[in-house]
Amino acid sequence: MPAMPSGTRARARAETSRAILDEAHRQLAEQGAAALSLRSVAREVGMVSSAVYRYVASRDELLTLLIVEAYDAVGERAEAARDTDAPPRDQWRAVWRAVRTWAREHPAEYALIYGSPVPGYAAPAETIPAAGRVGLVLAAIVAEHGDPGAGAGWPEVLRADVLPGLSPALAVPAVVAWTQLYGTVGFELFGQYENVVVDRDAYFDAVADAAATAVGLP
Amino acid sequence: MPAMPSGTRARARAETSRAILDEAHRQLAEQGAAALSLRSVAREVGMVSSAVYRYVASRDELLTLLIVEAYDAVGERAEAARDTDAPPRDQWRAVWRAVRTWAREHPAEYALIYGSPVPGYAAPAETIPAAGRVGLVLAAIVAEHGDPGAGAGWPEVLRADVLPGLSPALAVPAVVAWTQLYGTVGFELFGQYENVVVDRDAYFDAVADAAATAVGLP
DNA sequence: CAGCGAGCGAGAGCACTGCTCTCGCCATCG
DNA sequence: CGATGGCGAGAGCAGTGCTCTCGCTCGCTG
Repeated sequence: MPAMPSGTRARARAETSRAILDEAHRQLAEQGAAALSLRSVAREVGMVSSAVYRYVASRDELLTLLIVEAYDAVGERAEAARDTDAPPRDQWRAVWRAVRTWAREHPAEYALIYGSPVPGYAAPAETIPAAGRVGLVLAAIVAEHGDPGAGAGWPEVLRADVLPGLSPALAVPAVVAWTQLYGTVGFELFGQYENVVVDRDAYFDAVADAAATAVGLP
Repeated sequence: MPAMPSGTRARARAETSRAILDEAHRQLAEQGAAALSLRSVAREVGMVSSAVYRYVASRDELLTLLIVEAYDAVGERAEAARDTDAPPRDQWRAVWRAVRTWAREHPAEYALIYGSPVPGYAAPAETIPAAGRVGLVLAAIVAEHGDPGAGAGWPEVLRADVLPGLSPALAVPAVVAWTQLYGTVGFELFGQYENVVVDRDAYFDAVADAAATAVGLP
């Protein structure tokens, strides 16, 4: 094989890491977080279980990595869905729909990040930035096009610096809308709307629209 | 011991069942659903693990029993919190607060019923009636005091017979409010509001109030 | 260029899990 | 009174997370 001054080792390591993550991803998608087993990941990747521990400190750390990837995936989708040239309400609806679509495509990942904390909970610090991406997209739309008058009547209960560029009046309804997005998607995904909501698409769009009104989108 | 024509056996069985359920409850509350182990329940109750299977078919069935109990517990709280003589908005707020309070007191139970489905999901049929109780309390308040005019603008996307006595126009915003209640409680409980919402009490009350307005409560 | 250390994979092992099956005891019903 | 069926105990299987030790070998350093 051609000379490889250094890097050989590092590259092999990166490849193995990737293979482990990919296989973990596959198992998560297929059987859910509870069924994800480090041993079976190892088996599938073609090594013995103890070797995996060279790459991942514990099963929990593996889950943390998957959580970050999931947050990034849905955040990326949300960012991509926003067409800044479109009318504000269309932007808003597109982002909402993107999150819902992603969630329906990746129910296990969605459950992992927005369902109950898996083992003993306590989301590690490294997940925080990734977790905020969708919220920031929504906040940006509100900041640019929201009518601050719509924020009247809400108390000021937020940390001042969370949503930069957003008028304090609109920050609270924005957080409410953000909550509503995930609450609605979660209820649909986890079966709470079974035998209740028939036309889920129309229902979802209606909720999105009401939220848009609440944050003062024209 | 005094004669016990029959019943002895049945009573012993009921007591053992109760002991198992109580211990399972305890473990759920202390360490969460993931850490609940049939073997350790057995150990604590003072029998061998295989004997527990005389009472409970599987770990999943145990979890199902706990789910039903949790639904009933929160439903009961919600029902008790409603004072039908109070002004509608006070009734509404009291029910919302009752759910939130229960959730904060029993985070593991809340996660069990409203978080991601634990193993391979699929909530068993026997949980359905218990699951509806809180929703029915909210629906009753809306049915009695909601202004149907507030329901204008929502599409009709629900099953017709889900919320008996509720005008179709108000049914959709009622479902939205129900979703919002659990979304808000869940976000608070699972740490999504960390570093975002400072005054959680005021925030929650404000959301409840906005929801009351949305369903046309005076 | 030779050699040493660090990274790595394999294997064995511990403590634990869910679940099954078999065995004996004993209360209950006929 | 005697048969039956419910029940608890024990052993056992397959699987899990995680640890520790052992050699190999790659690749940096003297």
